[in-house]
Amino acid sequence: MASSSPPASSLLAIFGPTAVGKTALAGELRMRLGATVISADSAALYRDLPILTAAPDYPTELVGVLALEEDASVGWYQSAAHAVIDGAERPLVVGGTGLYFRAALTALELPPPPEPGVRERWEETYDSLGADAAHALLAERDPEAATRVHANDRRRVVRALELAEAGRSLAGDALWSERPRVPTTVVCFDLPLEEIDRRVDARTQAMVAAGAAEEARAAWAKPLSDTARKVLGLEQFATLPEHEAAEAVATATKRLARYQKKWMRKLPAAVTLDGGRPVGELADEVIAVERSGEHLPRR
RNA sequence: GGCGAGGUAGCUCAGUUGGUAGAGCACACGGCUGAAAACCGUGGUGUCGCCGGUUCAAGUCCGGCCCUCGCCA
Repeated sequence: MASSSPPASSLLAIFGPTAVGKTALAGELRMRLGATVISADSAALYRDLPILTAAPDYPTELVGVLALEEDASVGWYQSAAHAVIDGAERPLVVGGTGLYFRAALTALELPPPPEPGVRERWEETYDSLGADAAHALLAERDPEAATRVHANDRRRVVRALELAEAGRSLAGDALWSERPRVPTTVVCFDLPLEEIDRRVDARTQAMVAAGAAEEARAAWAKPLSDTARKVLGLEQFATLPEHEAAEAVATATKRLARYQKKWMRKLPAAVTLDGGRPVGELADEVIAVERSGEHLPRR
């Protein structure tokens, strides 16, 4: 198979669970490569939560860009991320949110968002009919979608009903594309679960010391969008005694790390690096892997 | 030492008049098409503190012991 030399990679992307050191590695690569760091993190989108979202201390795109009363969504994130990537000399996507990471790298074709008020109306319908009747209604309007959504999954039944009403389908023309938009080097970054758990405990304590509770209470008092309200730690630190909140947040963060590891297994990573190594070495290796281009699809 | 409450899943606990245990969280696995740090599905992971007794059958009743917490000394 005579393939010509691999194309120069034009996008570098790093994924890994929370607390493995992605932010530090990205910072190092940013310095060395003059890269534009683009966050793929659904929570870091919000400003006014730097402690809870562990925002980096260097310039990063798509961090702190939404006010707390604004809703976040993958669709919105995707177009914003693509715009930044396409405008950057040396884009570096770094993330922890699996779906957002994929959205940044590939061209997902997502059905449109609901018109104002439509979602609320279908939510009321779902609640008054009950799960099974709502699902039956969906089966009438969009049988294909109904087979793919469990009756108890209120969120998706409602979404499917919204789309059916708009003449679209949850099951229909939208496509996941596995192909990256541009040649991309994906690097995963990982640590054993026990080590992550230890780091999460330490990081949670550091968050407390840094004033997580004050940050959370201040934010909690403001109008919050549904997505902002779900930022891990916000409700806990705003409503529970500090030690209880810290415990709940540590537990939830460990669960998040497991979820992220699950995503990581599905990604087409060129290498998986051990987060326990010195940042300088890791950066060397990332650069070498990208340069080799061997992992990139030949054409 | 006396009195009281309690020892059941990794944690917090439920368990009717005796019929070889179950809920939330955690955990494992899976799903996901503009809420993904979200949402949904499946799975019990157990010397019911220990020893003995009654009984066809004991987490449950009886006796003894051990441990924890509280109150009183």
